[in-house]
Amino acid sequence: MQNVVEKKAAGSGLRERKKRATRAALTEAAVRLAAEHGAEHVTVEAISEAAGVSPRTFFNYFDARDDAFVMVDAESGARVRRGVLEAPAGLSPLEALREAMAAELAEIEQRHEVWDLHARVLSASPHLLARSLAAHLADELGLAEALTERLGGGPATAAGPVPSASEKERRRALDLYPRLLAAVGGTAVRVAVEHWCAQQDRLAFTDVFRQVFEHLAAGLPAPSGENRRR
Amino acid sequence: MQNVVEKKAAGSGLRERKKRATRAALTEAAVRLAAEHGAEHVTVEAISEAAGVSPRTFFNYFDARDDAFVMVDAESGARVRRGVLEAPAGLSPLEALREAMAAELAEIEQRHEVWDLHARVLSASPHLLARSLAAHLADELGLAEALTERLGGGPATAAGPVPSASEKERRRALDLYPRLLAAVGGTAVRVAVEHWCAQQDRLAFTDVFRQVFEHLAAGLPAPSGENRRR
DNA sequence: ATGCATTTTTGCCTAGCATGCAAAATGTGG
DNA sequence: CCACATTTTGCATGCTAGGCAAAAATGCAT
Repeated sequence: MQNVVEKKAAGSGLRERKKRATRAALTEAAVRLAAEHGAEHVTVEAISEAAGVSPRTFFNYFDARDDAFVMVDAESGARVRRGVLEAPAGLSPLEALREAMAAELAEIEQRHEVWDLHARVLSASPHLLARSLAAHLADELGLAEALTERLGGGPATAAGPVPSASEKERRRALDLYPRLLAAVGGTAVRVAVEHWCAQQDRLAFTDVFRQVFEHLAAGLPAPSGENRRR
Repeated sequence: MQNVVEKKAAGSGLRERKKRATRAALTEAAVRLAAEHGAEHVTVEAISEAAGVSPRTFFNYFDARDDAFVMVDAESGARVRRGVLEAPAGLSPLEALREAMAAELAEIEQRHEVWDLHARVLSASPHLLARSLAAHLADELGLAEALTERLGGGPATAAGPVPSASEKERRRALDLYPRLLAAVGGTAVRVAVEHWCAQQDRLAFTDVFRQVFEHLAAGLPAPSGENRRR
């Protein structure tokens, strides 16, 4: 226990704050150590020690060691989902998705350093990148449901009652289109981020992001001249 | 290093054959046991015993226990890549990709049982599904390169010599478009397979596949009436 | 403040994963 | 049959993961 100093701040219970602090300390220690020595050579013991807790405690916060490197923001998915539902009714599904994701990623360029560190750690070991993908995969289904709701509620009835029977059917077997849209959207963001990171700060993320979604909206035609940038 | 002749002509040697047999026995035992008891409860020891080798030998064939469940076809990526390059010159990049992938997946409905078993094992534990995704992710880059080559060679010169300088640049930083196309294509296939598996044999895979790529080519517009199927 | 209930941390223990190393077993070629 | 190369195997080691119960920390009511 290193941080016994700061205790008096208001807000919620001390327990909650301590828990969040411990979790943050663990992730930060994990990422920092991984950036220095390579993720593969960072043991749970080292992370725990750097965070000032016992190795056993680590597993009270993460199901697996790798999660400490990957788990960045658990509520990101929920925010994007809300963004899709709250997007202006005039937008097409793809546009709504674009806007929701753009809003979520707006802070990327601000918290640029953290993301860069994370990106370097992840890309250094494909193993972790896969795990990161898996995390996003979990959100994908929820996103597809949100898109389904946006389509079902439709532009006609803003807050109309949804048929109760078809609701359950929707959960059981989502439509192909929203599933595809959610999956492709997530993939597009991934490619945009990777491409942006690869070109070390030589172009703004916003531009890459916009370009990717233009490609999608155009039906992925062969780029001729104008759209042709690396 | 006494190379009398080419000794790696085929599986002629007894050694090679035995190795392939052992690997096949391991994967089969792994999948079979996983389908029965759940992948999480299948130990390396159990797999090895079922395959008739020592536990230590298992790790001579796989880097990790989970690989035994996932490693299905290592040359699939290479085939798709070739398919993209050999596709008729008249096709658009997206169409070329669609054809290459369709050719690769043609055998899916034939080897239907094997795929179903694998699919059930994978979907039962998201952990493995992620690993499977990672495997496909590795192919994605190669696929992007193939698409780049198809674009670069272009419809003008069928087999023209590639500039040596730009070749290396291409490897270093691929264009955004082929990267996006490769990633989105892979994702589309994944969604198609998942959707097909979810609707237990109620529709032909070919139809789902075609529909998904129609969505992509149309720029993912909101489906109205005609395209609206689950 | 004190005592009690709840939650969190911690140490201990077990099972399993993964790898290096060297000896034994097995296939290969002369 | 004899060297040679490759593969398998046992052994030893370190790390991951989680169950369990004791101990510490915290919240709450009195």
